[in-house]
Amino acid sequence: MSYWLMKSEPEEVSIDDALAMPAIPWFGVRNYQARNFMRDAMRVGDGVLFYHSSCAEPSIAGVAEVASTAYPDDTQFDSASKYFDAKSTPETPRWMLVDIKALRKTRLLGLAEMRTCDALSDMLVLKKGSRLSITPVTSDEWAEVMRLLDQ
DNA sequence: GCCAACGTTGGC
DNA sequence: GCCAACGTTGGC
Repeated sequence: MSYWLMKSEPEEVSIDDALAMPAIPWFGVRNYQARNFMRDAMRVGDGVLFYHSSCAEPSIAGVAEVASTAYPDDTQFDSASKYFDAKSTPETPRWMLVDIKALRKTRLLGLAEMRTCDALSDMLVLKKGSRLSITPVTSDEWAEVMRLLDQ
């Protein structure tokens, strides 16, 4: 069992949006490293920190889990979508995704608070210049975040 | 809106 | 395959 942090812009898909659905396809990832995590490393049942990015309060906003293995992201074939990729074909899809099942909304755990915690000092999302929208989280970091969320 | 960081593109 | 130019991300 592995753990992940996954960024979503709440104006596009918030934790509330995700909770309103049985599961949500994590569409729109257009970075190879993030894609490879979904395609190669994620397993059904892996833990996910649902993170709100590019918003007033960038923060962990909920807990979710991986709910499917990887399959092609349909938005890459949709010319009307902002995620359209003209170089991708259904025969050899470039972008894959997994379904994510939101489990619960949490209090907002912001970056500043996370930075005050020594146990989280190596979290990739806290690194300067970190832009990767999906990052692995260690089991120790996961446990610490769960502890903080309960406070 | 600024800008640092970093990924991608394309000429050579 | 190098690397400069360019585009994007995302916190601030």
